[in-house]
Amino acid sequence: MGTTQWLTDREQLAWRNFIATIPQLMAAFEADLTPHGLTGGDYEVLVNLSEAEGNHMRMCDLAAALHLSPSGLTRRLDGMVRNGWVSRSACGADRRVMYALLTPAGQKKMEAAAPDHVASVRRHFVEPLGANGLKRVSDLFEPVRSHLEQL
Amino acid sequence: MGTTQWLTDREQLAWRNFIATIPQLMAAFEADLTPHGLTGGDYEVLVNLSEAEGNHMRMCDLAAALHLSPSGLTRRLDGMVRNGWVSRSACGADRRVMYALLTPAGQKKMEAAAPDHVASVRRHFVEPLGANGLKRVSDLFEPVRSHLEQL
DNA sequence: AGAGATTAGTTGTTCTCGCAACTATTTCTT
DNA sequence: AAGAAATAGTTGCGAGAACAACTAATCTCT
Repeated sequence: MGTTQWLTDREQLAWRNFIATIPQLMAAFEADLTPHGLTGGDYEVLVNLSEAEGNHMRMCDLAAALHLSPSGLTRRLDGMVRNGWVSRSACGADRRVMYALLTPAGQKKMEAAAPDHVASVRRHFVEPLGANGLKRVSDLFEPVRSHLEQL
Repeated sequence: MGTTQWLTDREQLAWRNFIATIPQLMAAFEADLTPHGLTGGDYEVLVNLSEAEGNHMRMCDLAAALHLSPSGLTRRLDGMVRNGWVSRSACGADRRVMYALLTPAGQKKMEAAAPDHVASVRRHFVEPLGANGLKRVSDLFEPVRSHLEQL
């Protein structure tokens, strides 16, 4: 048609409200982690490592999992190493790779923070959404998600 | 109960997928604006000003609309003023306030970028979601939103 | 086996943004 | 009307992250 096809006023409002809600949601999760001295980014690192085989991951795999650039991950890990939550260890098989390894202190840190984080997710997201709302949202987002994967 | 009440495995997966999708979505919108030399933040400023009475807003109102800190807005505007898209103008009635004013060049910039942005939203979000999916998502998010407002 | 391409990770630089501190102006209190 | 409190905006500083350039190691192709 050539002309731009926009949304109806009500749809546009809905869209804007939705997209404005996301950052607030993220900020709320961050806020509930700060009492533990953790950022949201730190927490994600801990969770990923704790779920990995041997509690360690290659830097590049971890960066991919976190949607973080290589340099971004290097710097984020710098801080966490300084705090003693993770350590770096070389790989015997491939001397290019560095493993990020969860330390016992990091494990403890995550276990201490996890219940609060879960409670935060429940309070700010799951409960307002309702029991089956979460499932419906995830179903609705599946096409959006798979479309983005094709980039 | 005392024990942490977590989500089922399927719900947890859904939740994680959802929260991982958002940053990708934002990145896609940003990417479709860069050919115009605009960041997503710049675009939001232009849209807000273009919809305001007299194409101008007080800094603090604009900051609130964008969920941006005062200093953050000051710096963002610095760049846009340098590009000639907005200008600052004093308020006669209250000499504390500065108005951010959309310039004709800024207006043109926004009008040039808008169709591409709209197309991007349609392509990455509206179409994958389906015609009524958008409405359902916004309905589902309304409780989340109103809960967050109470902070 | 050896040259070139690919992959992993770090460092220098730059950008964006928030917090705290500060100035300037207005509004509230009494 | 004067002092106190609140509000608007800017600036110094530091954290977080991306991009480009770089080193080092591995893989591929002939």
